[in-house]
Amino acid sequence: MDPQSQPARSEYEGACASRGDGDGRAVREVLDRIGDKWSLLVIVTLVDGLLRFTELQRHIPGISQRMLTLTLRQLERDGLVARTVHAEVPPRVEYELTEVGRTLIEPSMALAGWAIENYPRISEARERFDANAPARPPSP
Amino acid sequence: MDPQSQPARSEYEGACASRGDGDGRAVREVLDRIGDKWSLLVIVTLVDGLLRFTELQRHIPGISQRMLTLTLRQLERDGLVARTVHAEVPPRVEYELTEVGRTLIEPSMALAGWAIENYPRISEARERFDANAPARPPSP
DNA sequence: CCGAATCCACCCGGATACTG
DNA sequence: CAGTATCCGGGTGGATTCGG
Repeated sequence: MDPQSQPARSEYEGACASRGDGDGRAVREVLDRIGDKWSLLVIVTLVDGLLRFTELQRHIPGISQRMLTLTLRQLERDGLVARTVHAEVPPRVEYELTEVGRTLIEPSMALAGWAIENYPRISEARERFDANAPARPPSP
Repeated sequence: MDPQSQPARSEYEGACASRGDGDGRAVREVLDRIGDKWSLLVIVTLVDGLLRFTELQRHIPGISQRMLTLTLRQLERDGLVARTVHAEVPPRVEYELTEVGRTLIEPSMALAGWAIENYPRISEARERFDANAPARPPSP
């Protein structure tokens, strides 16, 4: 019976399938944010207090002004980072994590911790994999 | 003393800066993997057991065969997913999480949980933000 | 059933230069 | 100091087709 009824396993269960509704979308959208090249780095850099634009840039080695600006805008838009403009000259703009932004730190750190802890194994696995299937035989 | 010594705040502290060495790279590479469009979804879908290719595809709504194949290859390469080919006809290939792969579940779930829990707030923040700065003045 | 190959659109992100 | 504007290459991922 129940010919094609989805078994016990729903779309993605556990944390993902509260009601099987638009949860995948939520995960996707959050991942699109913190999964991009700089967002997580910015968040982590803001962990212990506010910083101005240039300070932020100095603390994140490879980032360009453009990318820092864009990243900050997105984070601000999502309500994770607060932007404060001081009406002075020269201008001074400070960024800090919001309440919500701070709650993201814990899971992010957990993931970062996992990454650092398991990177050796992953790297090793890659080498093994590439050693067995390097056969990109364009050669005649 | 310590004229321009970086204060308490290192590059990215806490989990990220074990020794300030190549840890950022580890985080970046892992993020490049699970931060892509499908990897995390695949991992989470494999949480409670092995699945064959087609089942996997059915459980992840929008994914194409191409993307599923590529994602699985990467995960296999990184040693997070194991691939078992049964020499039968028609062919049967099963995928499951490895030991290491399973350790990724916890932090991933934490992040996914955060996403689902905070998505309403984020979504709301976006609307507010877009309401105040929709002024994309393309004025000629 | 599983997957590789090809073609192609899109957008992310880097470099650079210019404003207030 | 804190951005914005423009150009442009490369990677990501979708649609489709072919092969074992």
